[in-house]
Amino acid sequence: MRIGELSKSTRVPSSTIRFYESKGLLPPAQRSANGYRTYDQSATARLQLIRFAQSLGFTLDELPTLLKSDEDWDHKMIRLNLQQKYEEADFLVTELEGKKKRIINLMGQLENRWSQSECMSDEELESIISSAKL
Amino acid sequence: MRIGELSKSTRVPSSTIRFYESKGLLPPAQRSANGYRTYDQSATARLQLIRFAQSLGFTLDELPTLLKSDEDWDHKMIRLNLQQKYEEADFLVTELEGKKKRIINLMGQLENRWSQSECMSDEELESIISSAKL
DNA sequence: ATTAACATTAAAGTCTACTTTAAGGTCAAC
DNA sequence: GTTGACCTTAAAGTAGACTTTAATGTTAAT
Repeated sequence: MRIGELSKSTRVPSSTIRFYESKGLLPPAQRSANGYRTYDQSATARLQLIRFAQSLGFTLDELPTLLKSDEDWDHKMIRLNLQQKYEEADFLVTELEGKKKRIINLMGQLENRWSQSECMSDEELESIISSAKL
Repeated sequence: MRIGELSKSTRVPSSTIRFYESKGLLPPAQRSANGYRTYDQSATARLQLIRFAQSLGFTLDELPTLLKSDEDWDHKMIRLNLQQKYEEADFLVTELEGKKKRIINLMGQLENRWSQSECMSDEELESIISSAKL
C-alpha cells in the first residue's frame, strides 16, 4: 500500500507519516520502482503504537528509546516511564480540579455583585479576584 | 518603581513585562527622564489579573477582549468565557482520567506477561496495547 | 494529449508564551 | 574613572508536533 492509503486507514496525514520517518520513529519505507513509499501491515501497527504512546503522554523524542525496533522491550524502562506518565496525568488532574473550583468560586462572587449593579470597575473586579484565588 | 522592582514583587520576569506591554496587555509604561519605565501599584494589579486569567486557562490573545481597560466589564462576556473555560477544564480532566486508566490497565497486562518471560517482541506488545486501549 | 489524483523533496512556516542575544545607555558607589 | 547593577531596543531563538509551500515526477483515465 502507498502512503495515501496508509494515511486514510490510520487517519494519520501523509505529511505526518513522512515526518515520523524523518524523525526515525518509523523505519525507512520500502520504495517501488517509481520511488513511491510502499507499506505493509507492520507500518499500520507501528503508527498505532506511536499514537498510543502519545496518548499516554510520551513525547515524540521519548519514543525512539521506547520503541527501539532492533531490541526487545526493557521491562524496567517501560515500567518507569508508565509510572512517570501516570503521575504527570494525576498532577494535571489535581491542577485542573483546582482551576475548576476557582472558576466556580469566581462565578459565584460575580453573580452576587451583579445582582446589585450592571457594571463593575477594575478595582472591584480585582478585589473579587483576590478573594477567589483559592 | 522601575521594572526590576515590579518584576521582583510580582515574580514576573522583566522580559515578560516588556513582552506583555508589546502585546498590549499592559498599558505603555510612563518613562522617567532617562527612558526607564516607571510603574505604580496599578501595574502590579494588572499583572496579577493577567496571571489569574491565565491560571483559569485564558490565552494571552483572549485577554485584550477581556481586559479592555477603557470600558467596564461586560457580564455576559465574562460569564460566557468562564463557563467555556470550566467546560474545557472538565473535558481535559475526563481525558486525563481516561489516560490514567489506560496506563493502569496496560501496566497490569505487562506485569502479567513479565511474570513469565524477561523480554517481549513487538507483536506481543502490540497485542497487549490493543487490548489496553480502553 | 491532457487532466486529476497521487507521489517526491527540502525548506520554511505555524502556534504559544516567552527567553535570549547583542549592542548599547544610565547611575551610584568606590 | 571604572566597576557593577540596572535599564534600553530590535531581532532571533526555543520547544513540540507538525503543516505548508514550491517545484517537480508518475500513473490511470479520458
